Amino acid sequence: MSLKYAILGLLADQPQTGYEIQKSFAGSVAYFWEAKFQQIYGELRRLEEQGLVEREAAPGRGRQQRKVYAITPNGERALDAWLDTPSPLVPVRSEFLVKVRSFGRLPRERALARLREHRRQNEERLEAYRAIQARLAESGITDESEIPAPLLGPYLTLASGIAYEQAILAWCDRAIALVERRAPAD
Amino acid sequence: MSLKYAILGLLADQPQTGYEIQKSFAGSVAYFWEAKFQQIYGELRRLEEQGLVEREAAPGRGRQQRKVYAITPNGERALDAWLDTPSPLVPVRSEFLVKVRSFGRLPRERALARLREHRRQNEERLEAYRAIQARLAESGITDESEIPAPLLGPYLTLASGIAYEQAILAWCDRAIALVERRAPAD
DNA sequence: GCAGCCATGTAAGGGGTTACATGATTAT
DNA sequence: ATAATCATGTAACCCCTTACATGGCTGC
Repeated sequence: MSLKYAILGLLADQPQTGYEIQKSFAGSVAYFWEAKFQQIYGELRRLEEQGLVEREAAPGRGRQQRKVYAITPNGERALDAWLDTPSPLVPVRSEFLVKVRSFGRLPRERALARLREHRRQNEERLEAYRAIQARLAESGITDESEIPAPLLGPYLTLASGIAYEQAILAWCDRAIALVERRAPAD
Repeated sequence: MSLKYAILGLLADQPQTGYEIQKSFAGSVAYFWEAKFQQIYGELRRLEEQGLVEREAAPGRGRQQRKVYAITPNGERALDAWLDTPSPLVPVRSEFLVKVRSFGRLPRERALARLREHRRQNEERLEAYRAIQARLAESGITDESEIPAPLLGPYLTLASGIAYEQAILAWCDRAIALVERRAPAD
């Protein structure tokens, strides 16, 4: 269900094509939701049938097939109603943590290799967030409480992503140190 | 794919029924993976076909239908091979954060209600982890580096869960404070 | 001319959820 | 007796991924 509203949320910012929506996902929604092209195109078709989005006229000189979608008033109502709805607390669903739970079975060095790899991956993601943060900072926000409404959401989710990655990195360091101190004989 | 190995990992600790596996999920794996009964029973049947688990003899006096599964040597090999495999970095897939991204559309008080609700949910989960932590501490671990191998994994995942929840709570507090400071006129 | 990006789709299959269904054991 | 817990399953459906398929535009 979230994909539907994630798309409506992006279209509420500005009309876009399915391709652009997928790119928008990659640039801002990426770390808390992702979707493939195929899924987005299918969802857009369904949203259009429901009258929540519409294809804009004047699809544009040259490019054939290009379909620009915009949110409709009904779409905005549906989005706003959903926004003010409780969200269930879901499990993290981390394949990595499923592995960690059985790390006692792994030779110490192999467990360390997996932990270091995980740390590096999350470090890269944190750097990507820092880059987005730098771009946001350039848009001239001096006081946090003065953030314009359209940027409030992206600002908060970015802060959440950064806090999350920092917590993971700190945990990785603790876990690596702990495993390193263990007796090498497994 | 993770469910398969999550089950193998639990059966490597001790033989269990499908019902008990589901309960084990709830008691320790819960926050990073979850599964319904139906899915576990289906997966167990497939694992048995593949020879990775087997039904134990002597299903027990009285209770009909009770099927106790145990991991086989082939199952242990498959589990250990998977454990030493890289895990892809996946997005968080949080419905709540999809909502937060559009919080600029919501009246201030409604956004605050949603944030406080989220904080409370995560506070409860943190308390549940603290309870598990207390039980683990009672088993008499004095030195972290002396944790017996079978407890290493659960210890690390628990620490990860606690770190994650603390980061979320800190973010909630920041977000709530920020939104409270905004001009009430939306 | 070719690589890379823009742009949109169909089909098959896997993983997970929800609804439905059954029945034994244990505690009050 | 009755409720809660233990215990196992089938069927339909939804969401998502992977593989396959097509074609235009842009820069080197």
